[in-house]
Amino acid sequence: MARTTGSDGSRTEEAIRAAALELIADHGYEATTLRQIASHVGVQAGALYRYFPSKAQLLLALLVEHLDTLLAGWTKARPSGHDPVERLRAFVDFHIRSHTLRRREVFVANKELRSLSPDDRQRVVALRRRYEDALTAILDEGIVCGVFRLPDARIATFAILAMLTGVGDWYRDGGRLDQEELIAMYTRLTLQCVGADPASA
Amino acid sequence: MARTTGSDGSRTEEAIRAAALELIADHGYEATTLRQIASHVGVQAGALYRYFPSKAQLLLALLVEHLDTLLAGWTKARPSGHDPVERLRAFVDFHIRSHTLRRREVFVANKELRSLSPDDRQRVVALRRRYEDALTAILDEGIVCGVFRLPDARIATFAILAMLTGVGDWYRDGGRLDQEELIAMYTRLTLQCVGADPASA
Amino acid sequence: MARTTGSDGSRTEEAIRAAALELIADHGYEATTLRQIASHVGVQAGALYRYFPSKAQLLLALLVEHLDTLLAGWTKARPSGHDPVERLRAFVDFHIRSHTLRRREVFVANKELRSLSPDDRQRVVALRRRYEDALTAILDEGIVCGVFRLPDARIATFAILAMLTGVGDWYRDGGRLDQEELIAMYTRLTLQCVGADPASA
Amino acid sequence: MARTTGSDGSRTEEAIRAAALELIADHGYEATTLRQIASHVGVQAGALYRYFPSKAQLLLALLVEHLDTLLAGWTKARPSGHDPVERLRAFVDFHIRSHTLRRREVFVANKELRSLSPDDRQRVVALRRRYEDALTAILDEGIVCGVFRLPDARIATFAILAMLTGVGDWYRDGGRLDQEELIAMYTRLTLQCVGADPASA
DNA sequence: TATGAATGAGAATTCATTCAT
DNA sequence: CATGAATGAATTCTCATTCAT
Repeated sequence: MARTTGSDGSRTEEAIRAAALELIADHGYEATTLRQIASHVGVQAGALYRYFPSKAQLLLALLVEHLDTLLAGWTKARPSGHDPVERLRAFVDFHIRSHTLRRREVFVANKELRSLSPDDRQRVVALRRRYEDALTAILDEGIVCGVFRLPDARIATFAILAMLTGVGDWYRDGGRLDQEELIAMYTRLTLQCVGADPASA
Repeated sequence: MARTTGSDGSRTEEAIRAAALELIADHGYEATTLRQIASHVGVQAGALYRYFPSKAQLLLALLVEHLDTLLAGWTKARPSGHDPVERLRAFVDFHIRSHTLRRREVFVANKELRSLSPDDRQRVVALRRRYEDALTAILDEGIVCGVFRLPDARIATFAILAMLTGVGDWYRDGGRLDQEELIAMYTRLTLQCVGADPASA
Repeated sequence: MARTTGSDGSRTEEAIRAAALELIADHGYEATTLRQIASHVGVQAGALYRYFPSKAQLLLALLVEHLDTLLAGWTKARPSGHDPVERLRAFVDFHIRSHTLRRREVFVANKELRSLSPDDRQRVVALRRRYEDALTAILDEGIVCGVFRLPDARIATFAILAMLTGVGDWYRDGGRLDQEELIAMYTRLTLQCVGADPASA
Repeated sequence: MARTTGSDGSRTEEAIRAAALELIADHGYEATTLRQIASHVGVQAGALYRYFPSKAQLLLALLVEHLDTLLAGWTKARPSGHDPVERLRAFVDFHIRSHTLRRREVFVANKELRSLSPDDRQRVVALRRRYEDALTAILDEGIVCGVFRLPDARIATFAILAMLTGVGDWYRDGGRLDQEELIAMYTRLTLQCVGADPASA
């Protein structure tokens, strides 16, 4: 059969990414087969090779796209002002919002790093590191200004990111809390955690 | 050859557990083969079946043993007093200590849940839930006593456990911080997070 | 290499059936490996799975095809008249002819029923039963007309089918008897067995 | 654990034969494992090697014992007189009786010949041949005396043995017919088949 | 652009068999 | 006489990947 009228490459590529993301998030990279992905898309497995040179490169593409989007998103969303509390609030808001909106991407990015080759892992870790650095910068500034009471900005970065990212493990849309309440709670926990003036928390 | 002189069953079983844990922690359950495990132990792959009926049951055994140990450990380590701050300090201390001591178990328990069958997953989740409950109880009491300022003990439980457990992702023995410093820092972060009186943190 | 030039799916499937039939007839289903079958066909073992979802389904396909062919063959070959002797002669002729022509299929169908799953066995037994019924009907009619002297048509069906089918255990083309002599002998034995008038036998 | 008091070698050997017979009859030789047999007996698989040097030799032992018993039985049961009809009646009686009494042995002997090595198969076939010869001798005599009307005693032997042995495929104790009725029917079918005087049938 | 046929390597698992104890 | 530990080879089946069409 010839291709379906109207089908076209970039649409197919997007469909492959979406199917791969969903399946890998649900079953893990190793447990997901190219045939499953292809079947979700409605093509044969061999067709995937038009778009990605290997299964590993497909995973890499997913992770890189996710982190690029995340970084670009924060670049756009971050406040222009210098107030550390304000910036931290904005970070929490942005992080929770993206991490609930794009749960699957986050999940995959967090669990499948080890399925990458060392080089690819390096590349993804470097991107993630830039995102972490954004938070570290805020905390550093807060410490310098005396509004945050923290012994070590880097470790606090890890602690806060772990806390915030953990939301993805249990939060579900339509559950007990809506997203705004969720953000309010985690904002408060985060501000308390960094030792910000209770009034601001 | 039938049997290496001096080999013995329970020693072999322990060796299998240890090898499996290490390999699964490093490469993931799906990416770890029984041949690799057997080769680490120094036996043929078929020999594993004398000890575990399937690869999945081996994983389950690892997770159950880990959580049993964790629960038993906390039962022994938890303070008899009622002071919530004291109890929370003890919990952080215990958690960080077990999670750095038994990094591999924790790692596997956190990443490989989805490789279990639904029934087995249920069983493991139920055990993990009991551990979470221990922390929730402490937070609840602190809220009631007015020493913790938290809007929701359950969510704070998730947040704090995520924060504490995250240590395993970056902490390595022999790094910049020794274990005592690590515990001190996370204790402080945790106490600030729950809004305990700064003096106690 | 992806594909041998000129190979084609339906030809491969037919080759798989043929190879499977020959090997299973010779060594039994359990003793026949997919590798052997594949090697007869000239492909790798994995290629069989493009055509049959499992070894068991391959066996089932063989048995069902055989019985379908047998039933269709008898439907076509059976005489339109009502004379029981004539019909019985035709049945013997048809049965011996198919059972020497398709010895392997018969052999497999008779010995490998227990290798099927209960459901599949049911299905095959039901088909076989329809073939048995054809003979029972003839015997019944002969009894009613008074041309056959038999105490029980069903048991005589089993007896005659066993007798006729047993041919496959020893008859070989090119042996002492040619097929026409063989048919003549078994026709006579059968007619005597049912107690038909000696003149007709 | 030491052996159970009172256990002893020959009892164990007999138990192994019985278990093997039952399991092989039910699932086939290839599909039956030594572990299953051992487990039925209540020993470990290795223990079987005290009694049989290999799985194949165990099967051989079963078949040889069965055929020896069958031959010895017929030697004892066969009538001393010369009347072919009388002798044929006795043969049918003996055959049906042994084949319903020892269904499993018969079943295994009929289906598992090909699992033997060529040499072992030869041996078993030679024994079976002696049994067939007993029937051929009766038929030959009947033909010579003019009481049987058969074109070929050897082929009639195969036909009758197939017919009689087929009983094992469907007859079950406690079914519609008791054994005496069964024997009466098959005696009549057999006598009719060989063309004996209707009065005797 | 995509299919369909096939590969080849490797997965989990099974099993007859061996042998020190 | 029997066990329990282990082997090693084989089995069914899966899967990423290739490539002629």
